[in-house]
Formats: sequence, structure tokens, C-alpha cells
Amino acid sequence: MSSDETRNQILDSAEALFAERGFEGASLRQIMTQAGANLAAGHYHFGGKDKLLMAVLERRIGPINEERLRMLEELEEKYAKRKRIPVEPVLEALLAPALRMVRSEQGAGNFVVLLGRILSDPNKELLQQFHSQFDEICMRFMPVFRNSLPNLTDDEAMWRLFFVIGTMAHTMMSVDKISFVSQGQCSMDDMEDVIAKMVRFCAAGLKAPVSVKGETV
Amino acid sequence: MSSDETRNQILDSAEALFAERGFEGASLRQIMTQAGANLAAGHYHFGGKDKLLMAVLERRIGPINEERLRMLEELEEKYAKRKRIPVEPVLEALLAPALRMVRSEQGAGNFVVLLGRILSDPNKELLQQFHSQFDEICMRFMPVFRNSLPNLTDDEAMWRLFFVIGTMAHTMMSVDKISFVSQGQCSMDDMEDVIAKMVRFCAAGLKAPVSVKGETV
DNA sequence: TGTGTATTCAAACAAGTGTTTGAAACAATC
DNA sequence: GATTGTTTCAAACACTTGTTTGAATACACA
Repeated sequence: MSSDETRNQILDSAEALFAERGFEGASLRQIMTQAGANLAAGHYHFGGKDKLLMAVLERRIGPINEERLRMLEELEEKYAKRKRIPVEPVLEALLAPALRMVRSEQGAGNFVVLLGRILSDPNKELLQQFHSQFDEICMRFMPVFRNSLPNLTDDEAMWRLFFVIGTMAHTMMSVDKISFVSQGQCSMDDMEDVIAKMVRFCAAGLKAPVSVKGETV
Repeated sequence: MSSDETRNQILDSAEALFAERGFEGASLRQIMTQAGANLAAGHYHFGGKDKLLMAVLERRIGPINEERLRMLEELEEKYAKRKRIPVEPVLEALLAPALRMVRSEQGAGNFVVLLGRILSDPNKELLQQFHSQFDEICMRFMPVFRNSLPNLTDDEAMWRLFFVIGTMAHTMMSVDKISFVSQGQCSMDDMEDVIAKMVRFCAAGLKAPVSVKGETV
């Protein structure tokens, strides 16, 4: 077996088990057994459990963010002559690249669940590097959103983008839970449809009239 | 020290550490040290780590859900003579009881973070009991939402409620992260304001025109 | 005061953890 | 074919994990 094959098999197993049981919940022995590799291979190829997680993340997050930026640039080009980009395609550029992965190549779906878990991990030093990568995306998208939604205050825009990310993170994490809680009524088989629903929901939320402080809801 | 005191101090420490490091990440020794109790006390009072987690959850989740149902019943009474309840107060009944806990008594804030973590845990056998409690709430709220939003299909209503829960879960988990990613611009100091913002966002999302399948967004 | 229950505590248990080691097996180059 | 450097492997390392035990203590009620 070649070195690359081993590396990828370890990454696949780690991805799946980290997603299923969390970082602390999945042991190197479980991962290596599932990968058909020796226990020490994790250290040889990656340098430890922490760095293995980083490797798992980096394998996928780069392409996702590149796709996000590509879609965003395409939009900016397309709408260059108009005053502002509608918020829906901006949302799609943010949400779709991650969600599409659920139904792409085998194993990538696990990553989406893992990504959701990471997004919801309150404070892991390990993941600051990752968070910084996501913050980069946020910083890039924020002014575009601000431009698409000129009526929002800074504060309100920040919060609503935060809510959008929550919607995305929760959906990604719960790929297999939605069909359970909906008693089989909903599923993610048609991911493009899910993305469309999510874009609609979030776009409407983003465009909602600004709330007046102190007002009772 | 009385038995109840010990129990509560263990519950507080467990709540904080489970929230901070996750279930597998927090060890009984850490919890018991922080609680100032003996290692064996966890087993004596609760019967093991698994059951300790359940006890942590049960201490708070009951009151939250009771408050949700109380607010919902109050609404149904108030709007008994009208055709339907506006979606905003229904949302508030679902979201506010959990979020208000963030700024309530000391320690309860930790629980909210933990709750968010639980909501995002893809598959823990331990927590099926908890999930069933939350599903109960979903089942109770669903028809009320359906009534408030008569234009939605079953499918669409399910998905949008799912998105709402995602917004809530992510916000709860990220109590201390929002001020970081917004560079201090946003905080949860004024929780009632956060709730109001969230209700607005979600209400608008719920009321969005239904998406037509196959349509490009 | 004495008895019995409830609670604490230190110590040990077996099992599992991430990591390291050093010798094998393999591949490729000279 | 010998000699590189790379990759695998079994074994051990030191340490932490959840759990159990049995004696010591505290407390309540007679």
C-alpha cells in the first residue's frame, strides 16, 4: 500500500469517527483499526491526534472556502454594473459549497457533520486556526451582505449573519437527524432543494424590518 | 456539608465542565475536584458519569419546558377568540425560556452552552431520553406554528422549524463567541434584545414565500 | 449514650489513552 | 546485489479514565 493510500484511509476514518463520536470520543486505536493501519501510523504520517484533526479539516475546508470565494467573485462581476447584489445569491455562495458536500463523494458527508461540530465547539485551542479561516470568510462576506442589505445597522447585520451561520451549522450537523424528528417526512436527499429552502428562510430573516430596541415582540 | 449541598455542587461543576469540554472531554476527577468533593461521590450520589449527565440535564430542562408550555398556553388563551396566533409570540415562547437562562442565576449560563452541545450531538444513546423530551416540545409547538403559518406545506413547515432550532442552538452555544467574532461589537448582555432580534429574524424566515421546487434561487 | 443509617474518603482496580521506540519489511537508487 | 530512505509493525511507556471497595466519619433517632 502506498503512503498516500494509507494517509487518505486514515483521514477518512478519522473524519468519520470524529464526526460520530467527537474529538475526545474517538480514539486513535479505533481510527487506525478502521483504517486498517497500524497505531503508530497516525504519528508517523501526521504527528499526533491534534494534528490529525487539523489535517482532516484542512483537506476539505480549503476547497469549500475557495468555492465560496469563487462564487462570490462571479457574483460581483455579474452585478458589477448594478447598484447591489440581491442577498439570495450571496447566501447561496456562503451556504451551498458546504452543504453540497453532504451528497458528494463518499466520506465527505462525514466531514460536514464534523464541521458542524467544530462550529459549535465553544473553545478549543486546537481549532483557533480553523476558526480564523472561517472568520476570514465572514470578513469577506460581511461587506457584501451589508451592501445587499443597506437598511441594517452594523449591530443588526452582525447578529443576523450569526443567525444564518447557526442555521447552516445545525443543518449540517443533523443530516441524519432531520428525517428522524420529522418521522421520515423530510430528508436531505434533494440537497439543492434544501439549499433553496434555507436560502429563502435566511434571506427573509435578513430582510426583516429592523427591530426597535425596547419594543415588545 | 449536607447531602443536597454536595449534590448541587457536583451538578454545578459537571454542568460547567461538560459545557466547556464536552462529555468525554471532562473527567470525573476534574469535576469532583472543582466541586470540592471526593471522586467516589459522583457514583454514590448519581450512579456514574452517564447518569450524572442526565441529572445535570434534568435539573434544568424540566423548568425550561414547563415555562415554554406555560407561555404557549397563555397565548392560546389570549388568542382563543381570534383566528390565529401571530407567529412572533409563539416563537418567543419557544426561544425565550432557554435563552433567558443565560443571564439568570450563576451556573445556569453554562447549562445553555451544554444544551446547545447536546442539540448538536449527532448520535448519543445517552441522550435519546433528552431528545425525546425536546421532540415532545416540537410536537406540541408544531401544530401551533402550522396554524400561525397557514400558507406553508407540511414539508416546508418542518424544515423552517428545523432552521429556527438551529438558530437557537447555535446562539446558545456561542454565548461567549459572538463578542469575539464581532470584535466586541455584539454581546449578549441585553438578552431580551437578543431574543427580540432572533424572533424577528426567525419570524421573517418562517413567513417567507414558499419556494417553488426546481426554481433557481 | 448507643445504635444504625447516610455520607465521605483514600486506595486500588482493570481498562483505555496518546505517544515513543526500535526492529522489521519494503521500495528505489546506485 | 548492496545500500539507501521510506513505511509498517508489535511492544512497551507513562498516564488517565470510570468504577469499586471497605474502612472511617458524620449524623439522626432511640
